[in-house]
Amino acid sequence: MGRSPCCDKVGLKKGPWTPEEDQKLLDYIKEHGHGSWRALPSKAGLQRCGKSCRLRWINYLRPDIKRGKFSLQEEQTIIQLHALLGNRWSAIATHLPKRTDNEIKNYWNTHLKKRLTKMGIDPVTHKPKNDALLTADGHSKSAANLSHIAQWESARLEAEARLVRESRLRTSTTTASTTNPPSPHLLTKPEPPPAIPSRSLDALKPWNHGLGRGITGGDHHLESPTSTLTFSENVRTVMGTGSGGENSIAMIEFVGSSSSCHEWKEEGFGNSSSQLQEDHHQYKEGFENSMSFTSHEMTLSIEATTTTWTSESLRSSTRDHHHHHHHNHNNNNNNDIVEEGFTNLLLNNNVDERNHSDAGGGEESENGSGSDYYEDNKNYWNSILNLVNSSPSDSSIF
DNA sequence: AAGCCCTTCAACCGCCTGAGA
DNA sequence: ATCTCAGGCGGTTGAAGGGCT
Repeated sequence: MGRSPCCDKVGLKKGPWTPEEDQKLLDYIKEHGHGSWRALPSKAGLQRCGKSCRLRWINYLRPDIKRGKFSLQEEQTIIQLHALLGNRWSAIATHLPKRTDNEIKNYWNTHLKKRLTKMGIDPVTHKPKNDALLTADGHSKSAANLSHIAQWESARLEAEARLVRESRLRTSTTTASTTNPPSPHLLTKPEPPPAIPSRSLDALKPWNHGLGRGITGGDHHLESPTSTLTFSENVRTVMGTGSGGENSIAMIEFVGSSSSCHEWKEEGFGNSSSQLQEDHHQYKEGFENSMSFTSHEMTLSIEATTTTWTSESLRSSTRDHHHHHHHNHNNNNNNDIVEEGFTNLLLNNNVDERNHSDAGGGEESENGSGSDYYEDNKNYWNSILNLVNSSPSDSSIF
């Protein structure tokens, strides 16, 4: 219990690392791996506590770290994942290859949080600050349901992050047990964990259960009594991270929950440890059990809007970051808002200009009339879910 | 040039969790 | 069952640097 006493030792150096110390640490890890962090400093000839060494290695010296300015896409990823996960920086970092949790946390606190605040968006809830305008009508209920989805996905992301950590642990254990000294590459770039074949929006699976199955390809037009969802080409998640920084192509995969569970276990973890299989299997079961009573809410949520969700409209919610549209928000044409998407609002560099030029109408998106707020949120969460669906394939981790 | 303020980010602190004795 | 310890995480701090007056 309690703190590790290693840092309490007198005579241990604190503060900024010198190049000499860095070199010592690098040389040692290159040669021996880090093994026990606690024992490392004395072995490496460093007057530092193990924690300090670990931090220095993880946040600075590791060769697979990307440093420097965050790209627009990375910013978007952080904002979206933060909306889902909150301040779970390590979980967020698993979806941002080569970025450390510390770096992401710093970037959030120094850049993104301020930007959102400046725009009148609460950086904690990711909602416009005067959210009190929403009443207990269908819209707020819909928003609440979207929050449900976010929570589900949040739980899933956390579980995946845990799997990543476990996998790293296993890899490092395996590496440490080898007779040959591990290369820094092996130490810091673990084998990818078992692929998770179904990167689908789990929250929608029970709904699919209700709608029936048999979606195999082509243009899919799924209809419920009051809503319509259109999907293009492949139902299976496909993420278009265009080379030019173009963002996500929205896809939602509909897979029957029982079979997807089966696939997950049989295909995704066929070569992994039984514990991992069990872990994920249990998680999936728990997840889908929890879904069983919420699918009705899901349907209600969807019934609350008559908007057609097309792959194109979803896609447009996350693209054209640099293309700023000057919409007239008074014309009741929600499509404009839908197409722009909440995330784009967050990321748009010309926010101030918008607020000024759209005086009155521009306030809608910020203050949120119920309808527009819901539309914005829908795209916001869709954008997040698209990201979630796609990120692992883009990530070195997955 | 000097002083002040603000921003950034590396590093530390303290707590939590899980493994092992 | 309890305790100890290592590793990990998130919050916070403070030195350094840049901008402004």
